[in-house]
Amino acid sequence: MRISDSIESFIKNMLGEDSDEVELKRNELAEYFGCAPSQINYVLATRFSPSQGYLTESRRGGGGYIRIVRVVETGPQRMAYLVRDRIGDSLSEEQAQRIIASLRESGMASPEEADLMSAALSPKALAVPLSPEMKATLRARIMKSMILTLANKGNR
Amino acid sequence: MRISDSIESFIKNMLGEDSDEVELKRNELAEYFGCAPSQINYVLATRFSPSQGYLTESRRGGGGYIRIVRVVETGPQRMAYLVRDRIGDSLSEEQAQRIIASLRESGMASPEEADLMSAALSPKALAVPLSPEMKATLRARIMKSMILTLANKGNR
DNA sequence: CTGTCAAAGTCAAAGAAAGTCAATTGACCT
DNA sequence: AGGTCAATTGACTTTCTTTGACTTTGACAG
Repeated sequence: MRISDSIESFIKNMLGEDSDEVELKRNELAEYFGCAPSQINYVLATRFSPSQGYLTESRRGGGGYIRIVRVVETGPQRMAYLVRDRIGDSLSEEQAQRIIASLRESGMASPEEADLMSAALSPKALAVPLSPEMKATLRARIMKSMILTLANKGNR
Repeated sequence: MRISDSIESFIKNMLGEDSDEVELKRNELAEYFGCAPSQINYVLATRFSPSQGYLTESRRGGGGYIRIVRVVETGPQRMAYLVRDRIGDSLSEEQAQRIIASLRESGMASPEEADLMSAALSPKALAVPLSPEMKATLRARIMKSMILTLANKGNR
């Protein structure tokens, strides 16, 4: 068992039931697990990043601490934002890929779903005689349609 | 007896009855069989591919592992190829929906994935000024691109 | 205000797996 | 014997983890 994993579940356990917040001492935790203190930072960076739905706040010096907050993560709102503000009615290839990547990172799309979206918008898929502008329009439409579907995931 | 065969049956044995999942250490297994670690990859590639009904997932680095999952039923990849032949370079709305339904039923696409595909090919998404023939072409392209992605699921 | 000490942060190097690929080897079939 | 395709190997790559030296920040005593 990887130490990082143990630390991860330890923390998630603390978060588990009642509270969406934990406060801990980096050095104590490190000693408890018999690892280097900086390993705690590693765990925070790789398992409690914002894109995974956590925020962390800390303080150095005497009486320092690390606080981890689980953010309730409201996917639909973010999707609405994407559709309304970020996409508009025209979308470049690069923009599309960036949006897909961020959906994946935030967990709103699984890797498989992200790949599918990527496939649907690939230059290969859209190799039809249309002006670049029309292609951008088409991309935007397909993307919106897919994102709206993602947003409805689960309530069918 | 070929070593690859021994490894294959060893793994299939582990999968045997109860569980549809094994986790193993590449190096350990290689040492146990006295072969090069990369031979394990060979066995996975040739005997545990998605088209044979297995998915594999792995992690490198300290505490790394390889997990093999037997996917119930479905001669999946084969179907992907069939479908690919069936598509050609033109696809109607109805054909598209039928194909998506069959992908879902055979388990090659999850419900979520099927919905995404549906969304990408919906009339709404494709509401651009194109002749019906060109739209059918576009549908075929998008569909193929997505199916190829599905087919590669897991072996990347 | 200043120095000191107790935290936490950063970063890069070392370590531990797994992945890739191309070159060899081997088995079987004309 | 030669050809072909599967199997085997090993050098090299990539990814993830762990550690430790050094830095920065904050609290508090004097």
